Amino acid sequence: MDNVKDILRKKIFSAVSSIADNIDSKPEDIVVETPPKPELGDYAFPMFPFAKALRKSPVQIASQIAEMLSADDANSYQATGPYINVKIKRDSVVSDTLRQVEEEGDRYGFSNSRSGEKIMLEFSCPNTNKPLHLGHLRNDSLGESVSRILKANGADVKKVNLINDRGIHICKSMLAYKELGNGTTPESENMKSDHFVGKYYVEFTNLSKQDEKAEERAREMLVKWEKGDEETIKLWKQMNRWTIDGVNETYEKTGISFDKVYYESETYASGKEEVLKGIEKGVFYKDEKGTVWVDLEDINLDKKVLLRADGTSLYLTQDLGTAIKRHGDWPFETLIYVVASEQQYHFKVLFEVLSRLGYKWAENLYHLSYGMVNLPEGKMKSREGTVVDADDLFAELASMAKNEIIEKERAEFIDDIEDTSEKIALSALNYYLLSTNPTKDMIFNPKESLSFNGNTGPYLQYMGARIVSILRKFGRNADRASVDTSLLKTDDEWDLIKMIGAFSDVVEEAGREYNPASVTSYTYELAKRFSKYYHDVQILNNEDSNLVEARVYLVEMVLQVLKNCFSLIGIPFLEVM
RNA sequence: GCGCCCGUAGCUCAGCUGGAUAGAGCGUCGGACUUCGAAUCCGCAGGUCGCAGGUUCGAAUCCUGCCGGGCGUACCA
Repeated sequence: MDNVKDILRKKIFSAVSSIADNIDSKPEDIVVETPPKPELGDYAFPMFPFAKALRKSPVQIASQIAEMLSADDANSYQATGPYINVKIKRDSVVSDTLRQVEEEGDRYGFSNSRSGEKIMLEFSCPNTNKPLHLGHLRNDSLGESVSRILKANGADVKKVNLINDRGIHICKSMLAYKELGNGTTPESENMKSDHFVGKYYVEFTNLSKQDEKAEERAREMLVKWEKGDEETIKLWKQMNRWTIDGVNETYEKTGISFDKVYYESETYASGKEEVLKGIEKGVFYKDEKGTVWVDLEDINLDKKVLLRADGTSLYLTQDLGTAIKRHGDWPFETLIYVVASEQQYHFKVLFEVLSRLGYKWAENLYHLSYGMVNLPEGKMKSREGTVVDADDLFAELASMAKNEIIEKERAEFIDDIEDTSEKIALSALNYYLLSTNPTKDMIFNPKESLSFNGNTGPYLQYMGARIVSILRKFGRNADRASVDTSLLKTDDEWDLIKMIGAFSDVVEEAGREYNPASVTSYTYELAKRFSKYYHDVQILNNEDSNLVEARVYLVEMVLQVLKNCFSLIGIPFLEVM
C-alpha cells in the first residue's frame, strides 16, 4: 500500500513529466523533505533536480507545478522559492492511518519487501573461559535487534551462535582449575558457573607470573586435548558446561536467543579438509616446511597462513570450515557476521578466500562491524581489571531501577518489583547500546544510562505505561466502529498521525542499513510527541464524548506503534512501572 | 610505513542516497503539579560541523591533501 509520500511523489512526477519529456528519473527518486517550519506545510519537494531538463529556474518550476497540481486536488500546493510545499488535506489521511494501525496491529509498519530472502546472522560468539562482558552486550543487542528488524521486513532469518570452546585460552582456565581448584564447584562456592570458570582464567594469569612453566603446561594440555586424552576431555566438558550454562542464564535475562548453536570444537576439523581441497585446486600452496599459505598480495591483503606445518589449524581455517558447513546446513542468500571492527581485516580475507574456492555465495557475506565500547575513564583492559562484566552491570542497573521505584513510591502499584526492575534495566541498556551508529566506537557511561532521564529506554517505557494508564482509567477500548477521527484536528494530533504514518519507512531503512539506531530515534521522537500531546490536551476530561472517544482511539494506536518499535529494539513493554 | 574507521554544542550522540535558519538528551540557569502517572513538560544560554582546497546552482554530507584519535597489519582468537 502506498503511503502519503509515495502518492505525492507520483503526483509531482507526473506533473513534471507532463511539461518535460526528458526526465530520466522515476517517481521513487523524487526527494521528499520536511519543511523547516510546520506552518509551511507537511511535505516539501525541492525542484532543483529538474532545472536542467526543463531549462528553467527551480523557482519558476515550483510555481508552475504548484499551480497545475492545485487545480484539481484536495491537498494544497504552495510554491515557496524553489520548493513546493504541500499541506495535506488531513481528514482522510488521519482516518486511513489509524485504521491501518488498527487492522495490522502488531504487524503494522512491517512489510514483506524481503520475503523469501534467507539471511543467517552470527552474533555473540563467547569464549568458554570467561563470562560475557560489556562488548558482548553491544554485540548481542545488535545481533538480536538487526535480526528482528530483518524479520519485520519479511526476511527468513536464522540466528546462529558460535561457541569458541577450544584453543589455548580454554586450556589456561582448565589448567588453573586443575592445579588450584581443589575440586571446588560453582555450587560449593555459590558462584554463577561462568564466573567460577572466569575466576580460574584470572588465576592462570597470576600463576604464570610466578611460574614460567605454566604457559608450557597449558600448551601440553592443548596437545592432550587434540589427542582426545580422556581425563583432559572430561575436565574440558565439565568446564565448558559451567560456562555455557552461565552464559545461557545471561542470554535469558537479556532477551537473547539463537536458532542454532555451533561449536568450534565440532567445526574446526572441517576447515582443514577445505584447505586440503584448496591445495588441489591450486588456490593454496604448501611451502618447504609444510605450512599452507594463500597469497592475496595481488589485492593488497598479504599472504596468510591456513595450516601450520604441524597440521594444526588457525582462526581463519576454522571460519572457513564453519561458513561452508553453514551454507550446507541452510543455504542462505546472505550471512551477516556481527563482529567487532578490529576483525575487519580477518573478514576481508575470509570472504576473499571463500570466493577463490569457488563459492558463489561468498559475495553476499557481510561483516556487520561495530566499534568498541569504552568507559568514560578510558579503555577496557582485562589486564587492568577494567572490563565491565555483563552480569554485574545488569545487576547494578536493575538495583538502580528498583531504588528509583521505591523512591518514587511506585512499589505499591507493581506486582513483581524484581521483574519490573530488570525490565527497566534491560531497556536502559538496549536503548543506550543501540542508539549509537554501530560503526562508531562509543563511550558507555554507566551513570548516565542509569539516570533514566531524557532520551532513554525507561522514558519510552514510561510513555507506554502512561497510555495504558489512560486506557485503564477509561475502562474500555474506544468504540472503533463509530469513532469519528475527523474530530482529531489539532496540530499535536496531526503530528502524531504523520509520525505513525512514517514508521514503515523507518523499519525499511533500518533493515537496509542494518542499523537499529533509526528505530531508536524514531521511537523516541514518537514518544516525545505523545508526551507533549499528553501535556497540552486533556484526553479523558472533555464534555464532548465523541472527542474523548476519538482521542482514546488515537492514543491506543500510538501505543500499538510504540509496542511494535519496542519489539525491534529490545525494550520490554510495561503496563505499570 | 601501509590499510580500514572516526573527528558536529562543556559531555554523550542524531543529521537519510548533497538541499530552506545544523538538531536532541545530559549538564547550567529560569518556569509548570488541588486536574488523565512530574521517570513529565516549557523556556534561556551554548556551534568558524578538525583544518585547507576542490566538485556543484547548493557541501556537515561527495573528492583530494593535511592535522588529531582508534583499530588492524601474528603460524592469537
